[in-house]
Amino acid sequence: MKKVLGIPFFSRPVLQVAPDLLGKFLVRRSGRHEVFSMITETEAYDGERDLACHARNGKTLRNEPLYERAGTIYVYFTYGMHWMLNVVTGEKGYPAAVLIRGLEDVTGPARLTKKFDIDKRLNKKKLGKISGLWIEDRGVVVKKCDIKKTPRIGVHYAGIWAQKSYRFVLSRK
DNA sequence: GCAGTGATCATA
DNA sequence: ATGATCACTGCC
Repeated sequence: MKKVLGIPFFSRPVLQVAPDLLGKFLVRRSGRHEVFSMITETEAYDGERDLACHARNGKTLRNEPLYERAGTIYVYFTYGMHWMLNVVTGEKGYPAAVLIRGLEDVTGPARLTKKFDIDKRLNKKKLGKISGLWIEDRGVVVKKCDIKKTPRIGVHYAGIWAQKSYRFVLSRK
């Protein structure tokens, strides 16, 4: 059973969507090539008050996709060489998103965008067959006890927000 | 452990 | 206009 996740899935609060994405499949189709892999690591970024979120200083040219509707793709470039993939969640106008940090066979957020050919072309597009990037439920059951919660990676600057357990990892079994 | 790499944004 | 910063990676 394969079900493409739609707007209702992503319209929920980011702290629900982020753990729920574990065990789902990221699918990329460009041309006649298709790659997919199970999501194993995510992080939540939750609004302007979240000092680790790109929206911490309000809307800017870069973070504008965060304010779009749920299911919008937010891809940004960092460290002069890496692309990061995020999926916007929650109410339109509320800047929150899930960072896809790892897949079953690709650990590392910049490695997975490289392998899946994800870059600025996908920024601001919507998840789905039209953009060529979407997420499927393939029936993998993830038990709550298989999800490990930890602080987010690389957000030391975020004060108290750096401590929060907004990172979700699927423990291998 | 740390260099590489360049867009972005706050500050001025 | 400028400089610090950066949701990272790969090689030392």
